[in-house]
Amino acid sequence: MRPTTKDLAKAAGVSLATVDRVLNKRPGVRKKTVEAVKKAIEEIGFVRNLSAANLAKSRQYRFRFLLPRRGDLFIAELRDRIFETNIGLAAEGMEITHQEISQVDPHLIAQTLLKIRRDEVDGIALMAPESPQVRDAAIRLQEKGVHVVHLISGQQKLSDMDFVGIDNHAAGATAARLIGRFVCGLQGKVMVVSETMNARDSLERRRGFDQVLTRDYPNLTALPSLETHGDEARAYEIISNMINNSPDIVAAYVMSSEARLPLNAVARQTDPQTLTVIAHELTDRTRKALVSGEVDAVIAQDSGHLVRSSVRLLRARCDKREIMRSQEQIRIEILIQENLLPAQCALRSNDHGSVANSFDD
Amino acid sequence: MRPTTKDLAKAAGVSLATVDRVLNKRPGVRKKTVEAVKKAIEEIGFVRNLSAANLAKSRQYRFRFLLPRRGDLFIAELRDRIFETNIGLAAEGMEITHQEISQVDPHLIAQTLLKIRRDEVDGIALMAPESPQVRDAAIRLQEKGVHVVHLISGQQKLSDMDFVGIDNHAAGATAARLIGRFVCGLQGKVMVVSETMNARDSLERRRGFDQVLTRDYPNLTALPSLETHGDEARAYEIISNMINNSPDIVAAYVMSSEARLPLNAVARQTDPQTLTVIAHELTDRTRKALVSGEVDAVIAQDSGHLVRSSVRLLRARCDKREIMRSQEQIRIEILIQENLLPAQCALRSNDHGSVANSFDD
DNA sequence: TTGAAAGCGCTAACAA
DNA sequence: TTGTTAGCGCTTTCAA
Repeated sequence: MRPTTKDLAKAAGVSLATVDRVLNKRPGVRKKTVEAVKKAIEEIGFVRNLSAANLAKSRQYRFRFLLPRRGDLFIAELRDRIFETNIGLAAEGMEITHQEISQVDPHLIAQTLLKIRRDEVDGIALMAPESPQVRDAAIRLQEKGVHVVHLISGQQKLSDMDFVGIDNHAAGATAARLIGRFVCGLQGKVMVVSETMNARDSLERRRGFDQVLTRDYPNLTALPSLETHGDEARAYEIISNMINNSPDIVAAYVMSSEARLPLNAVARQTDPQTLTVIAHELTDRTRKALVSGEVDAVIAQDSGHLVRSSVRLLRARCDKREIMRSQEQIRIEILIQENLLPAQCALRSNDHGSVANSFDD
Repeated sequence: MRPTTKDLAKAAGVSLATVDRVLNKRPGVRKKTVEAVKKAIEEIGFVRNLSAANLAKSRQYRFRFLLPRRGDLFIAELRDRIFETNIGLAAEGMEITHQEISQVDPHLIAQTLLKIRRDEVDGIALMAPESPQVRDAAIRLQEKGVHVVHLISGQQKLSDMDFVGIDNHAAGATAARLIGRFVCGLQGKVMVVSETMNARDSLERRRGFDQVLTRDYPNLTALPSLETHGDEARAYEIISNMINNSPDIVAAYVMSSEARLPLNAVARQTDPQTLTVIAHELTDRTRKALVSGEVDAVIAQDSGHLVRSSVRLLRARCDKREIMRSQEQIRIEILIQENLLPAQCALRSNDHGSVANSFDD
């Protein structure tokens, strides 16, 4: 059997309580005693039993995801993953919930944040566009003892605020490289479409995109970013205008996580098969577009990873543990027809009715 | 507080023991009683506490990875991930070890397998080329009660043997698509290099590759597979022969997980910058090649995912649980310069000396 | 077919 | 600064 705290206590010649203090770096132990215990740990090869610790603490973690209300397919994906993760981690004493927040209004978002009480939740994963109000509210929340991580679109780079999501500059650069290579030296313009350029993520993607495109592909010129503002009619109008004004468009980069509107508009205006198109995030829509050839590649961040990484981060913060930042880096996935997994995204749960306990059959 | 088994017992009007029997689907409970307990579960919203269950069981899981002895960079990666995973899961009662096996000889591998005793380990993750002897030995092992999963190169498709790894047919197809698109309509030959074509994975990759290339890129002709057999001199010889005989080679597909030899040989023979090159697996060598432009894209399976997925599978088998196959699918990653994470692969631990306990600083 | 009771390894309140 | 002790929620004998 593996040595336990009891064995460790005996080996170190101290009591269980002291062993516990050393293991958990609690104060009130003489340096000499700490050393003795540490030595004993090495000697008997002690490894603590997490299950036992968790049980004894009987600590519950309550985390809440705050996601924009908009009916975005990618957000829907995230919601499903949150739900799944909650089921999966319930048995480990976690309760992961989800709350909708305003899509745009920083005041409303800040208000929502400020209403959150310490006794409701232990941590928040926030997906909201950058703004001073929101940032301040987040800081206030942290001061109350509620941990906060920023999801995907981060608030201003503050070293003490955790961010979970892909490196958007690199994502934009990836898009540019793919377009540059796929277009095969063709001369022409590249259309860039986003939901809004008010978000940090869009700006960073654009910068990364431009950097690679201008440096490596002089045959291509990126057009100014088009903003749909999530409005279908508007999307169609600006995109068709652009296409009519610039007949030499050879590629399109759909920057925002909601690709439906831009893709639909492009499809109505041109033959997307002849256009090189890169979009973001794997949703039912982009998957379909990938399979049909309407889109050439999708740049994606795995929604499940995003959720689980956020949870791990929050949990680490609650336990005052350091995390392996490198292990929590979200990968920039390049998806084409051939490396699309059959299952991926195909198992979107439509109703959330059946909370399965592991012993259900 | 969340309801416990005690609450559940009270609510169902039975004892703790009976509750436990129902929760764990143990026999010896009247149907009516089972129903009563299940009803109570729903009513009080009971969710079992895994930590408590694990503690009470005080079950240990001992899993062993069997990897070929060869000094392959990818195998080295895997070893590092095994080591890491072991540290990470030790606190949860897992012990994950690693043993070297013969690189090629099926007899030796089978012998090694047959020597494994049920009281040593609970599960094996096996990476070995396909062969009847090995397959039989694996089946024998299963009968003894040692669970087996096949890693990367699987044995013959047996529905009752678990496989962890990418879909190699799709991986080959992905390579073909990338080459086809990157080559931009150029007419010419594609060189295909592998360590050996005796392995199921190489064969499947080749099939997927040919399928896409012949269907979609009539401008390209794939040459017969070259086999290095892990021999540097041989690799150089056959590759330089091929290059000299076919001056119209425009691309190369390095199929095996060990890309060093082929890449070095190609680099000595031609200017790899002008050649479109696709390789497999992210190692120090391929990473370098990607950054320098020597390789255009790397098709990779995440070594950490492979290890963790194997462990989850083995653990599920031990607990007689079903797993979410779709969640355990290994992604076929496409890596180019731009979406290479800075950390990825950069933190290869060189020595495995310091087994860090989580409380170490 | 069911129940009572003794732990599993650790934590935390209290005592010294 | 250190030790004693009563659980945390579940599993597992053993007995009924």
